[in-house]
Amino acid sequence: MFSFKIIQKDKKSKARLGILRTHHGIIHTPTFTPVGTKGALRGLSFESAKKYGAEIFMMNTFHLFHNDRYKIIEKFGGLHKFLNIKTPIMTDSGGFQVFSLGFGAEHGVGKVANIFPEESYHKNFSRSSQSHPSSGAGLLISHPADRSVNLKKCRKQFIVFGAENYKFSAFYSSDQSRRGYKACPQKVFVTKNIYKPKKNLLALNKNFVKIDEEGATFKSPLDGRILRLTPESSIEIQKKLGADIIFAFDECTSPLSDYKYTKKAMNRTHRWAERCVKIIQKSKNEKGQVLFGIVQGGEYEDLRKDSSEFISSLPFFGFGIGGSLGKSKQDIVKVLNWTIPYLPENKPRHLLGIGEIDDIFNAIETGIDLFDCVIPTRWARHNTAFTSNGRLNLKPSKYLTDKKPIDPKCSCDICKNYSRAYICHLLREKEIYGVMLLSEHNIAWILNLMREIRESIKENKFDTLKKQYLKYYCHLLK
RNA sequence: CCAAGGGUCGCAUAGCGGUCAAUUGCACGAGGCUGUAAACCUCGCGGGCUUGCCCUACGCAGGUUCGAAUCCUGCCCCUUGGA
Repeated sequence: MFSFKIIQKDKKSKARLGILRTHHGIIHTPTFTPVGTKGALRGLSFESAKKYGAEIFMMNTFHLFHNDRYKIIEKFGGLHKFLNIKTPIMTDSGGFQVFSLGFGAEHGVGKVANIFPEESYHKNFSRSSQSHPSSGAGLLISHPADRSVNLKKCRKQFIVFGAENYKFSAFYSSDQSRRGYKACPQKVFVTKNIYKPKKNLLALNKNFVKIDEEGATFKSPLDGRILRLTPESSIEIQKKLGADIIFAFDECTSPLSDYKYTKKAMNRTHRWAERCVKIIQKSKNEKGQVLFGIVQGGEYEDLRKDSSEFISSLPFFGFGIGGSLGKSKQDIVKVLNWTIPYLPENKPRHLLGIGEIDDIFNAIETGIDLFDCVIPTRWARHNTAFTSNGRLNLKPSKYLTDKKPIDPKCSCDICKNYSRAYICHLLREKEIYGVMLLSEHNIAWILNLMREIRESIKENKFDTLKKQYLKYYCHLLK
């Protein structure tokens, strides 16, 4: 019953039309998979997304695992029953969180979580006032150790990095024309300024991921619990969640990882892939789930080739393309062209986490069938809409008088019924409804784009459609 | 009229002799966001340029001091009690 069939190929590119059959329905590819990490799309219902053409949704193992929620979901009979949707679902394995929660863990961040190298320390701590001691002292910053202390209590003291043993006191030049401070051992200086560490650096400090051959250990960002995921446990959890398509547990490497580390991580991901296959073959598959393997290899041509060939050699139903896709947009196509030629033609290819408009066009052209991305819903929560003329931030007050719909060319219910002015008003007043309207529009907009893309491939006009869109999007390209 | 407490950069707060053009939150403005630690994050937010210095600023007016948002005096307002 589960099958993938290519029904048409674009004559000018590697773009293709396909039909992916699952136990919960048919998916027409290329398609976009809205992401509902914790079992909700955030801001709109699954029903609403379906109305605009969503045929599959993505959820996340890590987020349904960290609080043991998968156990509840299992008791309900799986995600479809728990969420009461009949649409196909895919679950990510948690591999991405190895990266996103523990950036560069293996070569430092995990271990360094409690230590700030001097350089990054200087870079990342700031204060709001500009004035600095005019002489005798270096950069003024609070000490990391102060972070555990009530800032209000310790606000009257500061430490000069690199001169911790000095206290500071006021000095005046003899003609009174200058005021300043100088380092003055053993005198206590009192000031009212606070040197405040940036928020996200504080957050980073609290978390880590450690990766070993067996799997990955997380310190949960939400409650500090220590969590462990392995290929086996990820698959077990995904079996309990019961999605139609599940992903192998991988390690997503960072764009900053070097060749050596990327290769090491890739080979480990390959061994993990074998274990994922093994456990799925060994256990019962009552729900008829299929497994996608994930290609890694970062932005290195030979690694991408190796990874594609290795992952292709295992009995996966389809393939996810993951990991770093390079340091710029241009690299994405390059990496895909190093990857896709080594994947079997007749199996579905899912480009993990990609969803900007130009990237979607470029990826489809290289032969990608499925996408997922948080951008439509996240941008909506961040006041930004997709339009045929590029992205549009609707928060600025100038839109309070704009009677036009979000995108005059869009045919979604939001654009049919509401003005930019109303949505701007809602966003500025922090009414949740504003975010809901934007979320629905963005999802509708991108799903409509995917439909246009499928139609264009059918009519052999994909390149025309691409040019047409990118013409208006060109100012978005970085 | 008496007593007590207050008036700080849009609003609200902190500061109570010198790192004070002044803390923090809100508001405002600009950027960012690609398998969701994300309704979030970063930056800016008196004026001027030569971007580290100048000018104007803590109710108003004086005073003390090398130096006042901070201490003193008077005035004007506000709050709460009392007559």
